[in-house]
Amino acid sequence: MEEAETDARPVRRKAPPTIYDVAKLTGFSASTVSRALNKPGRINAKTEERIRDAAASIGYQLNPMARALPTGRTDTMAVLISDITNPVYLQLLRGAEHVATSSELTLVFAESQEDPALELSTARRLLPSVDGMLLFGSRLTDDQILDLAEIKPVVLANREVEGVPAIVPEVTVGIRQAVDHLQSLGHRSIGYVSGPATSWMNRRRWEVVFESAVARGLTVVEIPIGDATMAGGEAALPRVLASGVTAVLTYNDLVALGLLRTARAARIDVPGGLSIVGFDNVFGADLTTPTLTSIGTPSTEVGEAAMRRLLGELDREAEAAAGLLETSLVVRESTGPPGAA
Amino acid sequence: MEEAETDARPVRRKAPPTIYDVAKLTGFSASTVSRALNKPGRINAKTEERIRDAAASIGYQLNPMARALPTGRTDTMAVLISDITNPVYLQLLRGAEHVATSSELTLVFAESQEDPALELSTARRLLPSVDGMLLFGSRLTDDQILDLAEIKPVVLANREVEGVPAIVPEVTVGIRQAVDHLQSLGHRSIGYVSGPATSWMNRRRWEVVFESAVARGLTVVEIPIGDATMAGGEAALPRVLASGVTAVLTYNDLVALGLLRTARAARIDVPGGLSIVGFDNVFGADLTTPTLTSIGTPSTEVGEAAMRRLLGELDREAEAAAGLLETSLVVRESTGPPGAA
DNA sequence: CTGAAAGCGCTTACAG
DNA sequence: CTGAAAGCGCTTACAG
Repeated sequence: MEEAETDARPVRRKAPPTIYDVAKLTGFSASTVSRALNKPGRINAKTEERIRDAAASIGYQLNPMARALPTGRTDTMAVLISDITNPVYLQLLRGAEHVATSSELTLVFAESQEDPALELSTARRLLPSVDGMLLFGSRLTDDQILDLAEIKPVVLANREVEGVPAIVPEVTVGIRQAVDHLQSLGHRSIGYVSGPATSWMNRRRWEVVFESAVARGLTVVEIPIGDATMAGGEAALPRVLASGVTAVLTYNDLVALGLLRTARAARIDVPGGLSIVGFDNVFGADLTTPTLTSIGTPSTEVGEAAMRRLLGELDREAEAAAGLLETSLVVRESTGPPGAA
Repeated sequence: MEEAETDARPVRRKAPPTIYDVAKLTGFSASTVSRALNKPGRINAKTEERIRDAAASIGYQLNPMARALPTGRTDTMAVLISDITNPVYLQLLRGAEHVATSSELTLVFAESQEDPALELSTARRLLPSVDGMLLFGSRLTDDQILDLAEIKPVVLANREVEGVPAIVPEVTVGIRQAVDHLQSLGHRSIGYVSGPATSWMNRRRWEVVFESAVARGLTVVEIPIGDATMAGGEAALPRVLASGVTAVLTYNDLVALGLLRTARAARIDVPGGLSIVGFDNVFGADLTTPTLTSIGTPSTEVGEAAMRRLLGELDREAEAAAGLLETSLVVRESTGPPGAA
């Protein structure tokens, strides 16, 4: 590791200029400076221009925290995600970040590492300094979320709580397509390798898998695993094999990728010996051999929609969300007829 | 997309309690409440306890912005990354986030989408409300960075500027290993598929590749591409082939992965017809066929070290950084003897 | 159109 | 150990 030298001379950081500095410089009052800078057109145009120029000349920069105190408006949003390791949350973050940036909003970000207690304390700590909060894949209880939503506007993604705005991609279509796909390939018995018990989205996906399978007369079992990671997927193989199913859907692509990898290492043919359907269609799904069939989720769009919704709650540019957020099956090579090995 | 109903009753958000509320409740002054809550042990133990209890009972929560005004201390750090799409920056972010969270620090996050102008304006906007700033893969000029560093402490990652603290993984060892590896396989002519011209890290990597190759008597060429993405890597194939090299190192794994994919699609044997060495060893590198040989970079550790360094600059728990941050070659299947197809 | 004044929620010398 | 007071950098009725 190289480290550039730190400054020899201790950096003299002069206090940044305030509106009083530009007031002094221009001869106007602080009130007028404030208006010139923030209420364009409400004061004499000449005055405004002179003040703006002066402000620019001394590098005046508004102090957002000082403004927030009297107004209560921070122009800052918080986003909390439960697991930064999961590419899906990264996509959500990315979507949220894009609309925040384009709205000149500051974005405060934290991860709770799947720990509900940490999530709650972080949310409480952050709430006073933001206008609103996005909870992505929250592991909190419904009541805890409702409590937070009493303090400041909260919008959920990939989670539903009665009474709190939420953006959740519709999972039904994609899952039905996947189940139809498997059935048409000849599978009669399928499994769902499930994710964290605390994950609302996991429950939701399992419910729909269950209903879809039952509605089509297929046998279906849930195969719970530890972590929704590649390692979790790898660890699931014995149970998947023992279950006797010929195809599985998984909670997410990480699990599917892990499963795919160990299956191949164990010389089990995919899809001949086992068909695998992932979920979310993340980066890497089309890199494997065989490539991974996956139910695609518009995660970036969900993140964007969530941030827009939050802005709407705050009566800012309520720019309507981008229509339906649907999942849909992306068929690749990891699914095929059973016993085709 | 489903959206949970918004509250029927318009949520009455009561103003959050202040220290004056707990002062009133306990009969002590606001000054004493402030001390009880923030300077443990400096006032009567009984008093302190009573005040803490009262504060907890009404759900008092410190307003960080109100505190920041008189103290100038925000307990908030900003991290700016140039491209959220690049997994490496995500790793850096993740490392920084982890130490921030464990230090009870708030983390403000923004992406500049490879746009220097946006990076500069975002940095300026954020600086007043944070204690310090991390610039990851900054695309600013040295002078711009120096200007920012005059305002608040700045720490760089994957970029060096004289006079500004920086955390940069040592790239030499990994690159030398890679060049040795290629030479020992029999390659005599290698290429470097380079990344963004604005990227300091790209220049640095090229320099070391160049020196290493020359020192070993190998022929070496730089092959510049547009974007450092998979698509960029795909687009680079014709130029790589035209250059006549038998092996390439790439600026990063995304480029390598793109190149690998099109090469195979074009029925070029990897490594027989072309050996490929990626950089950073990101998620997905061991998922491909063939798996990708890559120079591993400890990105999460770099992010952590950068945040620790920033804390050090601010005289907070200067917990020494975790020793040397080295790169090292991870040999997989995408490299082999030339002409072995 | 412009200014003086009060107040946002804290902290911290300064007294007592 | 505790309190009264001033001040952090803004905004915004209220006057003029």
